[in-house]
Amino acid sequence: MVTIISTMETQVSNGPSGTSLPNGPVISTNGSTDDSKTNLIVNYLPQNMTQEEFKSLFGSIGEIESCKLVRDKITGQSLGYGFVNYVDPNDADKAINTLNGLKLQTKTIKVSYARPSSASIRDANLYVSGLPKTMNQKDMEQLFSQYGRIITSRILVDQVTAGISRGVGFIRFDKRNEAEEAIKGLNGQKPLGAAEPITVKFANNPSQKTGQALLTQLYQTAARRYTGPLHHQTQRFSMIPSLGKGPDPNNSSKPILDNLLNASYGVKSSPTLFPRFSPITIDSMTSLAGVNLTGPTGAGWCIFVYNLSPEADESVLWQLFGPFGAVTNVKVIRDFTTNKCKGFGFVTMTNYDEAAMAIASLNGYRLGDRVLQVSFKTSKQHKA
DNA sequence: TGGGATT
Repeated sequence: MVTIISTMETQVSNGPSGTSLPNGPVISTNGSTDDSKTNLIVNYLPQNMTQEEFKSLFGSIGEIESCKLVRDKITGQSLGYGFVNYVDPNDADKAINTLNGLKLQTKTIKVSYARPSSASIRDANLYVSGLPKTMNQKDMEQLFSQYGRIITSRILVDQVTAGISRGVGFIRFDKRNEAEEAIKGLNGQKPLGAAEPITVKFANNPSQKTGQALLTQLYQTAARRYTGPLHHQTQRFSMIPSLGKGPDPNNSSKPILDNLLNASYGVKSSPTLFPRFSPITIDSMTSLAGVNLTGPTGAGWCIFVYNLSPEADESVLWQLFGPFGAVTNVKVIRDFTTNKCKGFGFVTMTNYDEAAMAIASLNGYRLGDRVLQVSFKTSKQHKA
């Protein structure tokens, strides 16, 4: 897995002090800058988690030497990951054992030792789409491993069908140049036995989202504010207590975890409470309430919507489907060059009953001079 | 009258 160079170095007992490690920090006389056993990287943090919440959560394990939630330089938006450097290596170990895999909102956080920082490991993360649904993580790693050392990989799966591949994934290489070579070698190529070529490109940061994606998030956040239990929303994160002896993911009496765990997508809604969205409403509401953005998810029931007009946008889908229940994501498929809607889109809803009701009500619905066709998404592959 | 996807 991850080779931590300075770990090997500390095993050399007679090394001179002040040695400069390859790709690593200079070890001082007392060895205090060798943080390979104390410094952790935390991935997949909820978008709206603050530095204070981050520190509070990890400070509950033990004394922190330093910690940093990484943010976009310009927008200040969290990039969804951070670093925690403990004073005691035992606490770092404990943090991995206790907090790795913790579910916060829609995310499952990952806690692991950080690699020594260096310029060459930056921007080495790839986003892969068009993967055959039969391809698993191991297959994908095998395909990419010819270009370099893989640090992490993942294939995204549908939550409802319990593990069916969504045909998209991520590959992080050790070095940026390895990732570049993989793009050159694999983008647009068909994996052995595959019918369609795959797309390989550098992955986005959360901060690199398009305006449209950000707008989608605003709608989502707004939808949740109207459809979720309001008492959670209004007091969220207002108090940051110490977690005391150690975090217990099941103990809901701990306010920070309580808030993070409960602000999930599976909220009930009342059609009569659902507003007519407009970007202006969303905007003012968001800034007044200090609402933070939360990312979309692949979880839920995917609905195919056909016969949208070329002018259709995401707000149309929110307005159509929002009244039926919890909508987690909407997508209008556009032509790459004209940016006009190609006549169809997708809506993801959390609850089956609400999705089924939306389909029953909206299939055949007349929108302007068009009659919509609405159904659960079917897989092309499984069609006769 | 049909398929995106960003941990």
